[in-house]
Amino acid sequence: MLIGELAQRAGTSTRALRYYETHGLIRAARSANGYRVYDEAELPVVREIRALLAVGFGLDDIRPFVACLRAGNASGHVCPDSVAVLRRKLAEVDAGIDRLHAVRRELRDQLAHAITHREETCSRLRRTAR
Amino acid sequence: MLIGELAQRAGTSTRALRYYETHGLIRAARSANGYRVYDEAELPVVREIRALLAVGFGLDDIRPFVACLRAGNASGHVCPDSVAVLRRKLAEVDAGIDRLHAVRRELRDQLAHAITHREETCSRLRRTAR
DNA sequence: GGTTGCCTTGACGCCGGTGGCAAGGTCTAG
DNA sequence: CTAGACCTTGCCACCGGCGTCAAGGCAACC
Repeated sequence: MLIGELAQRAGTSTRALRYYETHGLIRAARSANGYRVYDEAELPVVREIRALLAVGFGLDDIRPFVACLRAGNASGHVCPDSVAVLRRKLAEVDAGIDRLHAVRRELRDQLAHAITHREETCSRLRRTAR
Repeated sequence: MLIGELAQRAGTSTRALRYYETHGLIRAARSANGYRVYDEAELPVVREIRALLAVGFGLDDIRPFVACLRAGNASGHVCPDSVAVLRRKLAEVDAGIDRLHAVRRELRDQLAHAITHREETCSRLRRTAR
């Protein structure tokens, strides 16, 4: 399988695949003419990468999942390193949610305050501008 | 007031102030030697900018708040344009919270699945490696 | 007049995952 | 023979809010 086919089947671009390779996530043999030749087993690896990227993981976070898949597991999530990353990411997401809730409260309060006090300079300015 | 003093009083850097100026958010007169000279009224403007940046606003979002302050309002939030931005940001934050909740569910499920199935290839590999 | 400490503009770096382009080699069908 | 559809490496651009250095001018004090 050449890079174009893998890209299409995995729903990504050749550019991305070469990028993953330079970062040690996927592997390719080379044919006589220098073309990258992919094993069928790279397809689920690329799919795993895409899925984790979509969830907000960075390439470094994804590495253990790929290693886990290569170790022969049906899922890349079952190895200890992957689980550790999952736990860490879950904590990060929780922290993010908390932060956004705090921001939300702030915005809601400011909005309420703004609406309560809207009849001030702005309106007066607009009235005098007429 | 020169730029260093404004930066210190506002709790930011001279670099940031110059950046805000190039983006049309703050104003400075120039003394004979070319130094930026700030009016006292710029201090609350810079404080407003910092506060909104800290909440996650971009410089473009902040512009109406600055205009509102310059119009003579005690708060930069009370003008219609500011309120519109506040509403939009609130919606964005809500969307962000929803997205993070979805990611959280996903992670939690994957984690649960990983822990349930952990006694597979990984463990066997480690056992055979001994 | 020399040091210190302010100020000026300009420009590169960062972070991360690509997109896009250039300049070229390769393979196949007509 | 040629067109076009693949492939290769390599490098610039992006986004945004700065940090950080470079090279220099200005002010004030000893």
